[in-house]
Amino acid sequence: MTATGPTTITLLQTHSLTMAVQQEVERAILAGEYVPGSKLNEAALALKLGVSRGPVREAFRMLDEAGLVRTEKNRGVFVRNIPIDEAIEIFELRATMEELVGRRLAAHMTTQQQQEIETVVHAMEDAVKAGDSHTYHLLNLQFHDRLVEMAGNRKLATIYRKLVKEISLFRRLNLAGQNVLPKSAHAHWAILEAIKSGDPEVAGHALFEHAMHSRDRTIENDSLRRQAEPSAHAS
Amino acid sequence: MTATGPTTITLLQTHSLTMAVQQEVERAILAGEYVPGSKLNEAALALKLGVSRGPVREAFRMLDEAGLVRTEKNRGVFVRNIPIDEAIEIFELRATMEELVGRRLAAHMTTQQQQEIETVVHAMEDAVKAGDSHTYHLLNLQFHDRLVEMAGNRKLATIYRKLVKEISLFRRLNLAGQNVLPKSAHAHWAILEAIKSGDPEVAGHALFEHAMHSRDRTIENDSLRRQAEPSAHAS
DNA sequence: TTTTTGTAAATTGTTGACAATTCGGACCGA
DNA sequence: TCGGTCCGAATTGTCAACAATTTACAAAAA
Repeated sequence: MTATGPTTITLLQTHSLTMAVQQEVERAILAGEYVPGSKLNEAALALKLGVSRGPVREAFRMLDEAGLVRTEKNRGVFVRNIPIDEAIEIFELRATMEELVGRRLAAHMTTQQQQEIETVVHAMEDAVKAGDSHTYHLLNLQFHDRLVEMAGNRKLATIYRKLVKEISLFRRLNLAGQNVLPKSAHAHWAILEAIKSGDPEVAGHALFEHAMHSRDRTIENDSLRRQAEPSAHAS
Repeated sequence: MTATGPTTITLLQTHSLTMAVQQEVERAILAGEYVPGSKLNEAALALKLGVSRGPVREAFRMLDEAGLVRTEKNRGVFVRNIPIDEAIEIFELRATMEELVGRRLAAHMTTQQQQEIETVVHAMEDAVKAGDSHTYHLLNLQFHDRLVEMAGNRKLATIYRKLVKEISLFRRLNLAGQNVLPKSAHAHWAILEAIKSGDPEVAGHALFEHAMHSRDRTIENDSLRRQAEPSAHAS
């Protein structure tokens, strides 16, 4: 028996089967392994993960409350498919939360934190030059997630992350929009500058408008895609 | 068999035992029947509600995800006790959301909706005159809930309500703060006027400041109470 | 007295079985 | 061919039993 240290102990203390299933299914959903709208079979999942149906059902209840799946009584649970209306609502809500982030960071952000963000933006520029849209996408997520974290309001960070997860279920987002690279990371430099200005309203406005811009891009993408392929879209 | 209409059918179609347990436990928690920090016994609850432990456990997972209870592996679930730090965070987040409400209502609120809100504020004035703090409290909740609903962003409304539920778990709020009646409903008339002005920033600012004011009152209440009774407070 | 250790009871974690409902397709009649 | 209805299979809802862990408490050691 090798000395794996407190890692193993902590793991066993905190991770029940339910938690493990919840994390795994959430990961799979966010990774796109289950397409929005598709059905999640209790018994099949339990078999695949090597557990009984109990923990799977408990995990389903958590994912339902988190908005990642939808439960229909006696019919099962389905990966949620966010309609465009709700996606827009989430974008606007997120924009307001980012505004709060900007206000707080303008007042409290340290130079060390600024440097960390600069590193991320530099990496984003590199990704743009290399034409690596996947890396750019991840860095973009990281940029905003770090800012939200630095805002120092844990509840804000928690809900922000839930919104990001939910919005990733908006079908048309993953299909095409993600692959269009911006020409530069200019917008993110501008956000950082706005924060550095120290003016809460300036910084808040910068982040708000940035988020609303991505809302507009999403709406645009959706209407374009809707013209090309007029098909179904449920909740 | 009397014709209870579609009510009964819908009830059976949507209400699994899990849902029923979840609603009942949530109601009991918010009604203060379970004190924050107290333990919820699976078997005892199952017996009391006349179901087996399965649905109770599933309901627990939902309440945990909603932030109303906290689960410790192999130890059980406990009614969450929001610490003052988190309460402040929630207040500030809620303030930002109310700001969004104000902005949207300034642009879209109908005169019919305005009249409905006026009715509520009039009732608040009556409650003040009658010295009925309980009714005033309920009307105050209704005032804000209706505004949030009218803002026309369902996701915003959903999360706002979750925050309100969570914040009601902040112990010291229910104990004393709730019973001090304001001298008038003036602040709420001012909010309505700000919305009527049609200026999104004016309306947003009014609602933001109103929410931040209740944050300040909470902090004040807490520090006063903390002087009188220096005891424990866990998460 | 204080601390530690060991054992039984209580509680939670997990599982498999049974009941209730829905789904899919064969069969039938128009 | 179309529509309905009947049955069996598949799936979900619920329950009770068992396993693992924690808790409570008594006895022993310091």
